[in-house]
Amino acid sequence: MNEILMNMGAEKRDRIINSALMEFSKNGFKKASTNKIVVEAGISKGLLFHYFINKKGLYDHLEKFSIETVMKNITDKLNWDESDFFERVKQIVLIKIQVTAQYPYIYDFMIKTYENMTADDIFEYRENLSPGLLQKVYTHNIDYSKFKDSMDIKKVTQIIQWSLEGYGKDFYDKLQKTKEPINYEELIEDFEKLICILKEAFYK
Amino acid sequence: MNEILMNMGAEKRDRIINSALMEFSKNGFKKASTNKIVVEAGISKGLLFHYFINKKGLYDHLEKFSIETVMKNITDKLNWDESDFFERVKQIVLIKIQVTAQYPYIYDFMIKTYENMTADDIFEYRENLSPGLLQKVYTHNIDYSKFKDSMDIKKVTQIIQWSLEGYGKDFYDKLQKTKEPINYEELIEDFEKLICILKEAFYK
DNA sequence: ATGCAATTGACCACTGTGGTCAGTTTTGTT
DNA sequence: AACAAAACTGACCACAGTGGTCAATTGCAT
Repeated sequence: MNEILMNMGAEKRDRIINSALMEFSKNGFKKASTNKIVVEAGISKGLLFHYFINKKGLYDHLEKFSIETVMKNITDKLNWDESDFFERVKQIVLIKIQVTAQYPYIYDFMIKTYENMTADDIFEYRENLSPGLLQKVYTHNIDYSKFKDSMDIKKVTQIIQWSLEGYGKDFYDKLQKTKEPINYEELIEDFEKLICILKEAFYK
Repeated sequence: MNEILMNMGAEKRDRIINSALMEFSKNGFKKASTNKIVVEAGISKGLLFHYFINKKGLYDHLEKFSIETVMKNITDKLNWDESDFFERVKQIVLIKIQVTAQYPYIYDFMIKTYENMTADDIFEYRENLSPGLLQKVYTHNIDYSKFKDSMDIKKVTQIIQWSLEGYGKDFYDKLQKTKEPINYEELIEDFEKLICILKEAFYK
C-alpha cells in the first residue's frame, strides 16, 4: 500500500475505501462521483485528491487493494489440511463474511471490475499476485471421491457454487430491505441446513 | 398499451423499447440518459418525447409493459397439465429464452426495478395483474411427491432456482465476452445435462 | 396541391462533474 | 511559546451532459 496512505489513521482510511468501493461498485468508473465519495466518507474534496492524485489513481488503488485483501485473507485463514469439500466451502464463506464485515462492497467492486475484463485478463492478474492460489482453493487436498461417481464433478461444483451465491444474494437483499441487525446464530444454523441438503444430494 | 404507440411500426417500437430497457436496467431511472436512448434507438430526441411525454412517462410505460409481456407469455405458452417439476422448469426457461430473444433486457429491467420496492409491493403489483399466476407457476398440478422425502422442498426448489439463474448468468456473460452466435443445439444439450444432474440429486 | 401527422435536431437553462489552491487547523519538535 | 511542516478544508472553476422544447421539415393520403 502507498506509504502516504499508511500514515493515515486506519479508521479514516477504511471510511474512504468503503465509500469509494460502494460508489464504484454501484456505478462503475465513469459514472461514479468523487463528490459523493467524499461526502459519504466525511472528508473534504481536497483531501481525497491529496492522497490519490486523481479519480483514476483512486480506482487503481482500490483494484489492487481489493484483490490483495481477499487473497491475503484466504492465504492466512484457510486450513489447507482439511480434505472435506463442504468444510472447505464453509471456511471460504466464513472468510467472505469476515472480509465483508470490514469492507462491505469489496466483492461487489471486484465483480463490477471484472465486467470489463476478459477471462484471460482476470486469470493473469490473479496469477501474478499469488500463483495457483485460486486454483488450489477448491482442489488442494480435497477428497472428491466422496461425490457420487455418476455425476460430472465440474457441473456439481458449479451447482454448489451457484447455490452459495444465490443464498448469499437473497440474504443480503433481505438484509437491505428489512434493515434489521444480523442474527448470526440463526444465520449459521440456516446455512448448515443448506449444506446438509447439498451433501445428501451430491455425496455418495 | 398506449393507442398512439400502437400506431407506430412494431419494429421501431421495439427498437425504442429495447434501447430504453437497456439504458434503464444498466443505470436505473435517474442516471439513465434519454440522449443515449434515442441514439441507440436511431430516432430523434423530439420523437421520444412526442410518444412518451417525459422520462418518467417512458419509464412507467416500460414498467407496465415488461411485467405484462412476461405474464402474457407465461399464461399463453405454459402447459398447465404437465405434472413433472423439471418439465415445468424447462418450459419456463424456454419462455424466458423466447422473450429475451425479442427484448434482451426485459428481465434485467424488472430486477433493477424491484431493487427499489419492498417484497409486498412487488407481490401486490403482480397480483393485481393476474391474481395467483406466479404462485401457480411452480405449484399448479405439480407432483412434488417425486422429490426425496428427507429434504425440505422449499430449500430444494430454491437451490434449483439458484442453479438455473447461475447457469443463465454464466452463459450470458460468456456470450457477451466471446460475441459468437448461439449454438442452440449445443446449449439445449448442455442444459439437459444440468437438469439430469438435478433430477438425480433431488428426485427419489 | 393540400392538410395533417410523423419526425427532426439545434437550442436552452441547469445540474453535476473532476480537479485546484489559497487558506486554516492540527501536530510534532525544539 | 514559537515555529514549521503536515493534514485538511471548501469555495471556486471550466466544462460535459442533462431533460425537455419547438419551429421547421418530411412523408403520405386524399
